[in-house]
Amino acid sequence: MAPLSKEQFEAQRQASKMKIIVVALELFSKKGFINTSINDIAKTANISKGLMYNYFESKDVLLEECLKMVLEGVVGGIQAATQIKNPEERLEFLIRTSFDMLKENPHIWKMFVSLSLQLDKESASYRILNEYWSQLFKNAVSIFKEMGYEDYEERAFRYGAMMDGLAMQYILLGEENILFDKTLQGAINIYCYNK
Amino acid sequence: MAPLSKEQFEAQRQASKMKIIVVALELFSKKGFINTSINDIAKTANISKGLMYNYFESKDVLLEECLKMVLEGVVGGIQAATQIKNPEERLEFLIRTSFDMLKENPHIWKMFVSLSLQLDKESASYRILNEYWSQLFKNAVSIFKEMGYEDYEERAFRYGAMMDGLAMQYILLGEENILFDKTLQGAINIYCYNK
DNA sequence: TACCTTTGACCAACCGTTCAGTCATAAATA
DNA sequence: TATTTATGACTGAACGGTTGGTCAAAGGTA
Repeated sequence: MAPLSKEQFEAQRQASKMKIIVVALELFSKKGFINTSINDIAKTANISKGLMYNYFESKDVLLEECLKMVLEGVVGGIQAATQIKNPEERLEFLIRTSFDMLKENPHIWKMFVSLSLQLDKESASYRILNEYWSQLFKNAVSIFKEMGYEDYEERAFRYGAMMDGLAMQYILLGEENILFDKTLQGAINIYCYNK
Repeated sequence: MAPLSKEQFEAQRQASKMKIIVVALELFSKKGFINTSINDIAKTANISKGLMYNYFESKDVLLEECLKMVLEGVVGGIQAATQIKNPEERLEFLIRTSFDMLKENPHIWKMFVSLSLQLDKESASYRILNEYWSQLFKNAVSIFKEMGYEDYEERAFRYGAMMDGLAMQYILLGEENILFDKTLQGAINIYCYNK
C-alpha cells in the first residue's frame, strides 16, 4: 500500500485544486475577474489565502486553469458532433448544443466575452480564449465548404457574426425575450438548410 | 462686462470639464474603466487630482458625464436619418453611419460593450447605456413596421443580433479581416432591400 | 481685504503576494 | 509496539503598492 501514497497525495491535491477552481469560476463569472479578490475566493472556498498560493502561483494562473477546465467541458460537449456525417445536421447540432450550454450557464459565457475584451492580448488566458474561437471559426468554414458553397468563408463569417450577436443579446437581455428562440430557429433554418 | 462674469465663469468651467472628459474618455476606452485611475486622468490632463474632485464628485459621476457626452455625439450623428422618408434608405443610412463611427473610434465601442457587461445594473451609467440600446431597438422596430413587414419585431431582433455580432467581430478581430466589409454590404442588402 | 481656484500631501481601504511557522499524519527506527 | 523524524497541507500576519477620496494651505484676482 505504501507505494501508492504518492499518487494518492497527487489525487487529493487535484481534488483540492478542482474545488478552488469551481469556486473561482463561480465568482469570476458572477462578479467579474477584476472585481473578485483572492480573499473572496479563499473565504468562499473556506481555505486560507496562503493555501491558494500553494495551489496556484498567481491569480492569472488560476484564471488560466479555470478557463482550461471549463473549455475542456465545452469542447467535450460538442465533440459528439464529429460523429455526424451530414454537414447540415452537424451544424444544427453544433448550434443547438452551443446555445443549450449558453442558456444553462450564461454567466460563464458573459465572462468569456468580458475577458476577451479586457485581457492583455499577450496574456496566456487571452491566448486560450482566442484559440477556442479560432477553432470554432475554422470548424464552421470547413462545414460550409463541405456543404458545397463557393462562398464558404464569407458564409462562415456571416454565420459567426449572427451567433455572436444572438449570444450577446441573450447575455445582455436574458431569456425573458420571447423573440430569442424564434430567431435562433430562424437562424438554423437559414444557415443549415438555406431556407 | 461685470454682469456677464458669472456666465463667463460657468462657460470657463464647462470648458475645463470638457477637457477632462475628453482625456478620461481616451483613457477609459484604451485601458478600461477599472484600470484607469483618477491619478492617470489628472496627470494626462495636466491638472491635480484635487481639482478633478472639484469638477466631478466621483469617478462614477465622471463616467456618467463621459457617456452622456459621447452618446450625445452618436445620437447627433444619426439624427440626419430622420430627414429620410423612405424607410429602406433610412435603415441603410443608419447602418452605414453607425459602422462608420465604429470604424473611426473602435475603442469607444469596445468600452460600451465592456461597460455593459461589467457595470452594476443599478448604476446610473448602466442605465444611460441601456437607454441608448433600447432606443436603437425601438427605432429598428418602427422602421421594419413602416416597411410593411408583418413580422417586424422578429425582423428587428434578427437585425439587431446581426449588427451586434458584426460590431463584436470588428471590435475583437479588427479591420484586417477582409470579410468584414463584404459581410456588412450583404447585411444591408438583406435587411434593407430583402435581396 | 475677500473670494475663488488649484495644489499635492495625506488617508483608510484594499489589492496580490510572501513567508515564518503550526500541526496532523505517515514513514522510519528501535 | 513505542518513539522519533520527516512531510506537506495549512494558516494568517505582514508587505509593498495602488486606489478613490479629502483637506488645509498656497496662489491668483478683483
